[in-house]
Amino acid sequence: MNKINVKKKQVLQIKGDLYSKAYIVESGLLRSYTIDENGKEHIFMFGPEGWIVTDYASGDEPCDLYIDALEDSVVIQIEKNTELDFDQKKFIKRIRVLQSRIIMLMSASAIDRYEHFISTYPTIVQRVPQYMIASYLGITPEALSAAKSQRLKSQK
Amino acid sequence: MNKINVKKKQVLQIKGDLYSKAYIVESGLLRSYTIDENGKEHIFMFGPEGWIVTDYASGDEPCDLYIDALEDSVVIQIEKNTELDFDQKKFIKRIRVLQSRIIMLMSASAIDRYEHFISTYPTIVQRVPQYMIASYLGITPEALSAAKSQRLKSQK
DNA sequence: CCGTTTTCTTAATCTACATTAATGTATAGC
DNA sequence: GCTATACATTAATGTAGATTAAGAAAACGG
Repeated sequence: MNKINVKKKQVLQIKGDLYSKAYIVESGLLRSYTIDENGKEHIFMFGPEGWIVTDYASGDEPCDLYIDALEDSVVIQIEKNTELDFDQKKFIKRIRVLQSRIIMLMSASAIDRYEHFISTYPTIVQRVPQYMIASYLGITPEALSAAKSQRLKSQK
Repeated sequence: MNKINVKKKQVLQIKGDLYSKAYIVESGLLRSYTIDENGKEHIFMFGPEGWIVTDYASGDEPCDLYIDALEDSVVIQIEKNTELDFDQKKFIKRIRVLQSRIIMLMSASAIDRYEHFISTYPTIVQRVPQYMIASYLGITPEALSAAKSQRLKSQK
């Protein structure tokens, strides 16, 4: 637990780092973000004074987020405990699901979301009415129907 | 921790319930969802066999989600501990932030998202370039600029 | 202080998705 | 089996937001 000064634009964490840290922001401003396949940045959260910025989902696995400073900042760096107890691991799994859902909602088109849905929930496609899948994806049933028929065409 | 049978369409949890429960799905299919101001349902997650369905963010506060059964199911009902320790409370806060973010992304227009952003991060609007706010909201800087000027007009 | 770079705005065009509505199909209840 | 209800598909039209590009304004580095 040591206090460090970071300069604007300084990078604190790269996606893929193994043992990620948490940062309590004393002053200044951090952000966490991802970069998608097209090289586009998607800001995940801002961290002004008093906030904690971290890849909540990372424990002993590689992290999903980049973290850098948007202003000169003073932060307290906490080494995250890599020995997580059972309950903590459960929470982290849930957070990971939510984070990936947010990234999907922010970056993927309706068709891509549908593809993603099929691979995460392969058994459910046949079990629920389509309008519910649309509701999960945040689109209309009509749009989903159109996406599906487009998909069939392009597969031929 | 008791096993219960639930019928298709049976409601397990209403938004606003105080002490919410968690459900381990042994067989069947549950879902959790919200209803927005327009009465539209947004499915938050599906819970097939082996999944746990709950409002992850609710502890001793009213919950944000409805839960019901999409198929006849057998579930194990767990009374969630209302006495949460410090670490669990931290996780729950983070999950709450993520959940509300997902609901926002699924249901709100760009303009509404911007309004929402201003109220959650009042100090940050002036501190970061607008294209970063756009990145956070999942829209383009141009769309944000247009939304802002529309907003000014309608305020006059 | 000046020139460069970064950021913001405006406008034109284009595309994905929403909306509406009509038609088709399956399912359940009687 | 017949009807009602629930669900899926298709097509027409509308709209929000993406994309592109160009110019203005602000911030930044030397």
